Amino acid sequence: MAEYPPFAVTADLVVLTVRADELSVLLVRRGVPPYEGAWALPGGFVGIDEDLPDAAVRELAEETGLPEPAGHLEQLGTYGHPGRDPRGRVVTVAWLALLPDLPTPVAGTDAAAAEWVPVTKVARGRLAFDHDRILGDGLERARAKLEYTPLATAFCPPEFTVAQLRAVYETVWDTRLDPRNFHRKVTGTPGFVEPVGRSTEGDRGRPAQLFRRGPATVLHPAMLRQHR
Amino acid sequence: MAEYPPFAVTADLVVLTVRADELSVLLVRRGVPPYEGAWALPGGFVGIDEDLPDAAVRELAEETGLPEPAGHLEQLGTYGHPGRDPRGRVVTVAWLALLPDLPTPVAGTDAAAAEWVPVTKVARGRLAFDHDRILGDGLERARAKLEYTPLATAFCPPEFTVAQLRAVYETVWDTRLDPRNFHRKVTGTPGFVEPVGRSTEGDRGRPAQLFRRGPATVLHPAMLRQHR
DNA sequence: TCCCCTTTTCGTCACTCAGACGATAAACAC
DNA sequence: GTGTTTATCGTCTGAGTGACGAAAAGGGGA
Repeated sequence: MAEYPPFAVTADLVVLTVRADELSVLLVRRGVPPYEGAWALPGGFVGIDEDLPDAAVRELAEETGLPEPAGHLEQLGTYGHPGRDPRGRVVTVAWLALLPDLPTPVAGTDAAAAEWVPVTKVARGRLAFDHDRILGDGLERARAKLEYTPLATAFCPPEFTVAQLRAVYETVWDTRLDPRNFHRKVTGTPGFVEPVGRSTEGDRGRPAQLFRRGPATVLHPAMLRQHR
Repeated sequence: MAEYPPFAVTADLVVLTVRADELSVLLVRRGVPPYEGAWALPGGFVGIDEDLPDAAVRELAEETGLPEPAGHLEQLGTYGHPGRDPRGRVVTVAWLALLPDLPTPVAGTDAAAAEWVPVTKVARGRLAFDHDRILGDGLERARAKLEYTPLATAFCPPEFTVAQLRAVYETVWDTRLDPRNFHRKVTGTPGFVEPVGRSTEGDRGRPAQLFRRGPATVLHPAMLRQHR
């Protein structure tokens, strides 16, 4: 293999969650050059004998301090512009993770200081490397996938109400949705959600039925939003 | 960078076209080990100073012998299982290209012997490396994208008729579509196609209006197919 | 206990859109 | 002309959605 150009390969993560009615991304503050002191996506180098998804899962566990709880993880894309890392030729495989709001603070084992940052507060052009663009692509992917997959449930705990699910859509899309039409849509789309059989108690208003995510992988019909 | 594990990075291409009413993929026969004599996706190593999209465009031009004509090119995904290449740790960034049927044979400059192979004739498990899986992912992506993007026009020449566009959908999806409903749908979706103002002549039947692709990047409403 | 407020859940109506299919238009072959 | 082929337009019906009314089911305070 010595005859082929040597690259370094990293795995970077766009980890999204919904907390306090805001879509937030997990960021770390870099403690070493380059971009020392700047915010960056969590990530790290892939081991020479390590599979790519394994590296993503490992980084996710290290940064969140949780042994791969619920949630969703998928490959987002690969970024390898020659000048993106001043240390040399580094190609990064970016991953998109969607998690329910974590009860534990995430400044866990390995990372210097991981923090949830509302995506509206991430200043454009402020992230290290090309992480600004990667984050943008991740947000776009997440917003699009809510339309035609049941992935919004990845932001919810194992059991949730229709209103919680609606709050996810409203937060990620930054829109308002009619509660009555949304309820009809969600409960009427086969395989989207399944009733648990119990209800909430102690909240304001009428108790709501609890659901868990259904077996569907794509939504038919889709949850369309206004594209203009 | 010597402290980081060295990877080789390649760019592999899933190049699709529609010819003779069949969805076909561009394959090369490997002339050197490993997998000598087996069919494989075209591709090659990324230069140490070469950007990833540039490598894909270069490989595409080399294999098709055409200087990036019309068509569409997008990143498909990255595959890097540790055992996928017996020569060492090779990570490949796969790209999906959709081209109109090329008038010239493609056994052009660089490739040993590039050939269009109907995807129905590609035996499962017969391709080198993990190219079987990459091809499968590419086909799935292409079929899905015809639903909600105007990408079917990438399979057509610059000017085309509604019937030609319908043939693309029917070939890629392997279904029959009603010509009257398809015509209404295509001409009624804003930005999908634009009339050129001229018509075909010399074919059988009534001459058909010529169209070119419109400015839309997503289709509203989408061209839905039956998913069951 | 009785109102008031909140939230969930069910219904209704009008409109859009897709599938099924009839009918007409415009070429060519004979 | 007649027949054949293909393109294009129209009509009807059922499904799905947005807008919105109304009832159900809890809690809190007078």
